[in-house]
Amino acid sequence: MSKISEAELEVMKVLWKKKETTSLEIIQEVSKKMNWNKNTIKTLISRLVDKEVIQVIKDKGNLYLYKPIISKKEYQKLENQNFLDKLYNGSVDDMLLTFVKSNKLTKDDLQRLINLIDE
Amino acid sequence: MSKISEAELEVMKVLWKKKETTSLEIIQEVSKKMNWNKNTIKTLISRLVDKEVIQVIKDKGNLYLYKPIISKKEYQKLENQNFLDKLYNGSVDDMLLTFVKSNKLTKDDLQRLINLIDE
DNA sequence: TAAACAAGACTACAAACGTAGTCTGTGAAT
DNA sequence: ATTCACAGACTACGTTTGTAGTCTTGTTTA
Repeated sequence: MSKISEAELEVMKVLWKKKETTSLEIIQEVSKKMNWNKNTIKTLISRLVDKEVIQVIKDKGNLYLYKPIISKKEYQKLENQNFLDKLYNGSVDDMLLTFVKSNKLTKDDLQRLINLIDE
Repeated sequence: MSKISEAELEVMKVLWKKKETTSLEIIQEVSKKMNWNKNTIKTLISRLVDKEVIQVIKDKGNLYLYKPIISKKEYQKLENQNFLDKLYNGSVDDMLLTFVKSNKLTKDDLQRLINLIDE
């Protein structure tokens, strides 16, 4: 799968939330966070279509619906692995240690997660 | 700090390991993993200098020593945060859950980490 | 039916990036 | 002293990205 750029990711976030929607709604949603021109967002949508990470469904006239081809979970999984490989040589342990050392992760967090797994 | 690109990161990894070294050694080390032209690696070094993430120390004649300005730990810390914000809205918990669900992280890993923290 | 509006298509352009070639100057070898 | 090899500087060029303007065409409305 081609890489999703940082700006394009903002569009994907909307798509993942809405499942399937119009460009208008994408523009409205993205605009809540980003101060981008409409055309900028339209360009991002087109590029995502070209990259085949979203799909276009004909609606009526020149209206289309857009829908993610890759799910958020899948994407996160891919990116988790990339991140791990890129900075920690693939070692989850090393990564977690860094989180702990920078106080982004505490014993309580870990304990809570363990309990969650037990269920 | 300016962003370190993926290719540039390969140079940084050598720098972080060697602490301070010559372009020759950087080229040799990077070449163990990447099949890049010498000039490509030299370009990456220059760009890192421009970005002020590595420092140049005059050695003799036209020889220089290169040395990281940002440490690996610092960089990892920054990237951890970016990663979290980018994909998990800043929530470590969400991220860990995804790791667990894709079997990249087990209860044992977590338990081991807790023990480690206790020491 | 003509005008206005909006969606999607197409075009644009600078900065960053991946990748590498050429020029210049200096220390080493003959 | 001349030549050689290599380090660093400078140049190059296609692609991706961020960012947005213009064109075309179908839809709505007066």
